[in-house]
Amino acid sequence: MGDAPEVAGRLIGMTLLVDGVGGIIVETEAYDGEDPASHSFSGPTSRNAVMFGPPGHAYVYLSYGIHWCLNFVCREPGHGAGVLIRALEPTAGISRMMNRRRQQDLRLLCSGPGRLGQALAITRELNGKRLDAPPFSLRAAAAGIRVVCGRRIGISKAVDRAWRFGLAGSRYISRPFR
DNA sequence: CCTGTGATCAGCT
DNA sequence: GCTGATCACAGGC
Repeated sequence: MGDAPEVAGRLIGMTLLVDGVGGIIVETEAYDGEDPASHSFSGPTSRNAVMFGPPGHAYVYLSYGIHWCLNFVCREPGHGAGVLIRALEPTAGISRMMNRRRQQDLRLLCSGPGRLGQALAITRELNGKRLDAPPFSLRAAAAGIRVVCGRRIGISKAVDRAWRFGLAGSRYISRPFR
């Protein structure tokens, strides 16, 4: 595992499943402890504690009081770091995801961190769990994929950092790259 | 295409 | 009290 931006780029194209439901990761964002936009910026709290623990675990938080969002914890000694999983191209368990979201449009099923959380039934119970064991499963990306990057979405600090990563040409990202 | 707003809650000042 | 790593829906151009 490397730092958060490196991991965020390397996750693009990998397949993420939770209880057999999910798809290809097409959009991520990196956050680290020296980054004012990160939950970990001001040090450990009860919410962000797992960001300061070992890498390869899930950090789950509630966004805007409504949406459960999934992050991968990264190694960043002394700081907390993670990668927000922002969008998937649905490939597995599509009917379950459509039922959970009441959404028939494949492009909108997992296109955004809140939508993805709902489609994969992410909840607080997954916070702190290992990502290399059930219910999670991860598979390698296909060879030859192209990764693009740009500014992160929905933040007001450190807006110039190009720490949002996407699968080039994907129609399942939450917003286009410029 | 765009802008505005309600929902709903944990963390922080 | 206010803000926020969001979303869905309504309305106007």
